[in-house]
Amino acid sequence: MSPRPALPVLHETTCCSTVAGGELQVEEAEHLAHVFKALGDPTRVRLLSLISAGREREACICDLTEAVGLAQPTVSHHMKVLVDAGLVAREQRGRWAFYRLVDSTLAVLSKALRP
Amino acid sequence: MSPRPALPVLHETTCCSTVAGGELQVEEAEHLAHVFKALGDPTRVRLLSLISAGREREACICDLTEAVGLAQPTVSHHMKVLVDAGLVAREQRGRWAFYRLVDSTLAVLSKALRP
DNA sequence: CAGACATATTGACAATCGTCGATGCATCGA
DNA sequence: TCGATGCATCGACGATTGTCAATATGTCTG
Repeated sequence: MSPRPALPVLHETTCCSTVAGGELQVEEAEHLAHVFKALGDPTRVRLLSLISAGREREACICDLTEAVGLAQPTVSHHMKVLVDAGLVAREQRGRWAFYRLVDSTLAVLSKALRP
Repeated sequence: MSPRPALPVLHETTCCSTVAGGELQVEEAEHLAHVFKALGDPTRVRLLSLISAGREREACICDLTEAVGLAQPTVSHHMKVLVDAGLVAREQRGRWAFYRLVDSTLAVLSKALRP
């Protein structure tokens, strides 16, 4: 449906934006807010932590569905939000869809919040 | 309305939680998501950056209202969301309400996102 | 005290969100 | 090839959100 880049990378114009380090351009703020919004749901935060706690730091939908106790379509929806935000990468292996964190995105956010 | 602590500090149970560093407890995830949700709006991200760019790293509602081009009640609403999340501290000086960033909250978030 | 000023609160509205059941689409094993 | 399995999409629902105009609250000035 919505075209997504093969590698979910932040735009160059927002590669160095920082929340606490001065005035942001409107586009930079919109991009940061889009990623933060994906983090603004407790289930999605848990999903990220479950992925990072999984074997090989990855997890499939079946593992995640059982862990968070929500319906499978709901978990799929949350994973799509995380992928669209560039926080997580999806890889199909046979019948399973495996997800892993995108460390570069986390690093950009972490830097943007540094006081 | 909602009782707020004088100093908006993160709970001790969530002081060291990290998104990418293993499984989070449900309460930790809820707290992190609450703060991230406050960051999940482009206007609020801009407000934070405007505060950090202001003189003495603070700003009043009047400055912010002019800068973001929204109605004054809307800006007041956004500032309340940021205060409730512990991202911003409010101080009344005369007729003006001054806001500044809460560096400790930003530091906790930054650390929680470190890959 | 009266008026001006800065901000907060209220009430309303459309838009978005989180959730689920039902269903569709691949992929694997027999 | 057929059934089972894992996941995505669709459609629907109540709940929440961002926004504003109107109004209330509090503070200074004359």
